[in-house]
Amino acid sequence: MIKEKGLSYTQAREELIDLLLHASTPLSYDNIKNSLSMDKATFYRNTALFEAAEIISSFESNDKKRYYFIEQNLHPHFICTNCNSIECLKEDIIYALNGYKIESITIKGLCPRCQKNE
Amino acid sequence: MIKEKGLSYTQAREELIDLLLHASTPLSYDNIKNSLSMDKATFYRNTALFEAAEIISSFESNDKKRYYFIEQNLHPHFICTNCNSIECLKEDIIYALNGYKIESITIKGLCPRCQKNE
DNA sequence: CTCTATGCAAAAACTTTGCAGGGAT
DNA sequence: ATCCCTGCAAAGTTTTTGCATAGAG
Repeated sequence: MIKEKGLSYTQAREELIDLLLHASTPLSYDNIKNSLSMDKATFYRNTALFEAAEIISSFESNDKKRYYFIEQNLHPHFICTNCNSIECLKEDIIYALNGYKIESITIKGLCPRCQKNE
Repeated sequence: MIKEKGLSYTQAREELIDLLLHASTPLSYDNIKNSLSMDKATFYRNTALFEAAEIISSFESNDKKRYYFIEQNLHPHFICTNCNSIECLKEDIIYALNGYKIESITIKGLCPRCQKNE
């Protein structure tokens, strides 16, 4: 997959792809720093590279960048402003916005648990 | 408006409300630091306060927080990953997500101009 | 008069960059 | 052998915090 995009294969890149591919939710550097064997500079350089190659996408939440694999079915990510949890929403809300190319959708608000406890 | 939410009135708060109220697009501290008469600490303290009071809402883009007035019609904000422009989208994509309370919607991608020049 | 808001400066949190050495082809 | 990748450390950016003073009620 790495080579398909014209990037050279390295162990760090494989490790990163692997982590993101199997993640159930978008990951920040902070989320995985303990299980990463690479330096943060390498993490950030490679996520930037993968993003440019359209292998992964990202959004920002709580001053952190979160990265996730681009999949066929673009699904929105939900960020709870109360408990700060991140969720992948099932609904595929792919509306064609005239002329726009959509890469990611992020929704902020209260998740069901937090809304209940208001 | 400030007092309605139980906050005390100050000149800095009025200035801030005024700027955000008349902005055509969400603003970051960086965007308006030159026209602000308050310190950045005051800016951030008050935006946090207004956000808690549900007067304004925010999202993050390019490592910066952007703030905007909460309006009746919740409209999505579009962030172009190429030219970094921010746009308010007209379409009111207010889908009731079962159990979730939606506070803001952010869409990243390519704006029409940038997509054309690809 | 009291209690909160503000400015300033310093700190914190996250990400990026420079450079020298290591690894891929 | 060459050129790109990586780690380390230092710098950069944005936001937050501590503290003394100014301002609102």
